[in-house]
Amino acid sequence: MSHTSTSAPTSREAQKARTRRSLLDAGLRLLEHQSLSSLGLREVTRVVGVAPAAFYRHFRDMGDLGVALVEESLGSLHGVVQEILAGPDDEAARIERTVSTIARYVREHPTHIRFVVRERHGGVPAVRAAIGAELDRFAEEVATALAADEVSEGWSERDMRMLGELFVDHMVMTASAFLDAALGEGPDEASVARTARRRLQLISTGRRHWLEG
Amino acid sequence: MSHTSTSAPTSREAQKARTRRSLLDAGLRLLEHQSLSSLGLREVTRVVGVAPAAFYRHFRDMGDLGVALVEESLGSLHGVVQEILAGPDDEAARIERTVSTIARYVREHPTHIRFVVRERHGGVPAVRAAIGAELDRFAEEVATALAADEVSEGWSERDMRMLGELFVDHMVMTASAFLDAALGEGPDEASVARTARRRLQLISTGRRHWLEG
DNA sequence: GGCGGCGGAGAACACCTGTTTACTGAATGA
DNA sequence: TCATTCAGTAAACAGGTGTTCTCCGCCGCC
Repeated sequence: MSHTSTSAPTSREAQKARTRRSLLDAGLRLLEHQSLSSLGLREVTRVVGVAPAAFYRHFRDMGDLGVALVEESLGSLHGVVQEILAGPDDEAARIERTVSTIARYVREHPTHIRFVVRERHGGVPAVRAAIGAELDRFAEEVATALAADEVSEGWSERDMRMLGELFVDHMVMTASAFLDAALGEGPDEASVARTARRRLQLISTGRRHWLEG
Repeated sequence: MSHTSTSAPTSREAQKARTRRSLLDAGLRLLEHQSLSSLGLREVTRVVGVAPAAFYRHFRDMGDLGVALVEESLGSLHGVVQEILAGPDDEAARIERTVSTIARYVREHPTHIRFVVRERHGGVPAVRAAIGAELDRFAEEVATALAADEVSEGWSERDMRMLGELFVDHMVMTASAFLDAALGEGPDEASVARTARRRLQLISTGRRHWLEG
């Protein structure tokens, strides 16, 4: 075995990685229409075209696969958050950037988002914890990023944290609304975007006048 | 059979109602630690101490039972919403009333709230739809109630609707946070209450200065 | 070039699932 | 009083489930 973790993947571990990928993809696909706790191990392996026992070569159980999905769903999102918060802190521009970025991300990764929204309060504790931890990290990132704004002068650390959480929760709700729009449930995408923008405007306005009482 | 629906319950239909109640209670109890889509019909009947086939005398399937749980979970909540919004529209008082009422309601009906939060984005379409429809009704009730405030003058109907949804979403998030606090996960109840109050203050502030741009 | 490691196959395990069937027996209304 | 209605029973049905076992065959190292 090549015991160096950074070496070029041999054909063997490349193959292993490929089936692992297939299991994750199949799981994600099946999770589009059901929740993790009702997803069966055999169900996944059947789609991949692999023996049930092979599953254990990659994951301890379905919860383990779920946690892996959380990491790949939210890991790539840190960059997105930075992308939103960076650049000019002009209020209108940032709001526009926020909403359009979320819309694009949901369009590009609908299954991942659906999974996160569904399992955030779902029935698998390990997955719930993983999502919660990741969202907490986001909240803190947002809080420190927004603390750099002029309007954040005089804010307590605790209030900044509150603002970060509010922002993240709003992102998740907006993403969920975009998903529903894509499925034809609820208002259409343009309407969701409009509402999301106004919400952010309301929060921004509150932020500007926060210290006045 | 007494064909008048409002007559006093005969012993037969009283017994039927009692069994139905037991099924709902057992389901709710089991749903504390799992999601609806993974809850089995036999699982429920076993807890109640009744034959599996008896289930069909009361519900078509588990989704049907879920919808019934939604109605009893959120039906009684309309009064609560009115209780919050009625009374003096003094900002601080209303915020305090909002948070403490949510805290009390979660303390009194933790299982119902947990169920709603979990299944709001869960894997059973019928239940999702039922919850969504009920929350929409809340949003509209809140919107019309808040429209009576002085600060709502000059607001468009659409923005009032946006505010109502924001309020309802905040209620659900706060309730969920209180639940986690009760289970020892995340911050404690006092901290959750504090954060919730500040969030409402931020929104209130934004509301007051809305028309200024 | 042979050999150990290991991803995957295949079968068997014991158990659980939703649904249908024919039935029982108590409450009911005439 | 007597026939009827119907909530609940018991059993059987044809699946499906997670997990474990032994085995195979290929890749990668010495």
